[in-house]
Amino acid sequence: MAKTDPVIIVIEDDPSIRRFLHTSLSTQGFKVFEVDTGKKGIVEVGVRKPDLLILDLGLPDMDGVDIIKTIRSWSTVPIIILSARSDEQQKIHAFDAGADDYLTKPFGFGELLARIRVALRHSMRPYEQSQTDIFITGNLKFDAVNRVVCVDNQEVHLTPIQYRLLMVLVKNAGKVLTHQQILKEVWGPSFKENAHYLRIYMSQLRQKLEADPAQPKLLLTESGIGYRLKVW
Amino acid sequence: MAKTDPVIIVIEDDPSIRRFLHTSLSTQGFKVFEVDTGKKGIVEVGVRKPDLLILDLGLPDMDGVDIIKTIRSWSTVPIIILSARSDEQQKIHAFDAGADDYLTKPFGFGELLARIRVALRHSMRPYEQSQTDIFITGNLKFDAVNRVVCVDNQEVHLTPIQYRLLMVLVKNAGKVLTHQQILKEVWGPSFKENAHYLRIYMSQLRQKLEADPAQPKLLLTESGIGYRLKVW
DNA sequence: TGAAACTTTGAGGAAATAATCATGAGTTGG
DNA sequence: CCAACTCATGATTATTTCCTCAAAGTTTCA
Repeated sequence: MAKTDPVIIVIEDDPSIRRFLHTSLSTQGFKVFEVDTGKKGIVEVGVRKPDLLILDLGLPDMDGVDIIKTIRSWSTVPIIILSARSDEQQKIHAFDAGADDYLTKPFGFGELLARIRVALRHSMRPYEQSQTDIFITGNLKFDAVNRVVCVDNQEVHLTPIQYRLLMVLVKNAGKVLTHQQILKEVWGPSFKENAHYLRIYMSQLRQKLEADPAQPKLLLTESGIGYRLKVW
Repeated sequence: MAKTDPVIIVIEDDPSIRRFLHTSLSTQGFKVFEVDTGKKGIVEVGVRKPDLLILDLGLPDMDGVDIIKTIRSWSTVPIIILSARSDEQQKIHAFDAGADDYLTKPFGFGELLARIRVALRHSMRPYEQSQTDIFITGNLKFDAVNRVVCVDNQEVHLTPIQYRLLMVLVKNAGKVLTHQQILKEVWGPSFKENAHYLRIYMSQLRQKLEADPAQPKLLLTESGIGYRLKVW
């Protein structure tokens, strides 16, 4: 299976809910990581680079709204709030701090799943201008919904980092991206200097995607600047 | 103030709720249009090109989910659902048809506003990124967003210094720039004396951009002064 | 726990770009 | 006409940036 499961981090102090979410979401094809405090959660988001975050507002160690603000200061990952409290002021504060959705306990699991799908749909908007979640250029097909990449309609397996790297390029197809921009998106803000990683993974992507990796037609080098995904 | 109010269309058959939304949203700085049937609503969306759509699922003339699907077939406008029914299956169907949010009546107006802000935030993001900043003169196209330069619509590759040099000229298109001004901008303040470099790189640019590099039509020499990019 | 998959590190050589050197062509004024 | 000047450009060297391979470290999962 070349498909990479979307990564979800659950920040929730109640063990039973945490366990429930973990098992339920796992069976639905998500890769789930769970933590029980806000501090750990913030670190985990920085490390795992999740596709989505589920956050309980009522954590013991930190104020929920502060957690949102902290994460929002460096990440645009979709955040879905779970809360025992349904009071309107708290909802509004959470939304304005950067939350994308808000569910009050108890909630239906089906509804949560549907809202997760909506959030994931949103986070891949940039290249959705052409109405589909599938990006095609030349003989490359990038299917963001199923997380499948094809060359000549043949599935190609990509590792997580390879996939993220290609996604960043696809999101900005046609634009020249600097090394720093790419490193920040794929590895995180603290990796801005390691242009080396980028070269290696670009090389790997070329091996997998280009007909002739030595003569890239798709993943173009902009010497002294960065890289660019060519659009046709 | 040049900023135009976001346009919201409300599709709702209950006159009292419609009136309430109209007046409340108007005072919050939105331009509101209202209709009472699905068919009218679909037409209205096509005509008004709103920034957001508020849709009651329980309309008399059409199924709410079908309305969503119809609109989604040609538009990505954010859709917030209002519904008297809170049953989970309906929510899921609405989300998967393309709805972005779902509120059950009765709802708090503050929460609706917050969710509207979230939805607008989402739809804004792509727009902010793709500000086109393209300069065209004669057969030269300078695309600062994608960092691409074209002559006769054909891509021309420029090295970093060549690109910076052209950018300085484009920024001051039509004006005469002294050697020193250009050197300071491209190489930095300590290179003011090396007018030499400038000649070499101007020559390179002409080779790449001019039809006849010996008879420049674009990159003009102002003898004894500096250079000038001709605008048409 | 051991094997497989993946990521990070390191190093050599290739390629692209920049800086320097060198030459000739046009222009101006005496 | 010939200096003295500015300008254009080709050739050469130096430097930076880039690609790839291979090995070591890490994580993941059965």
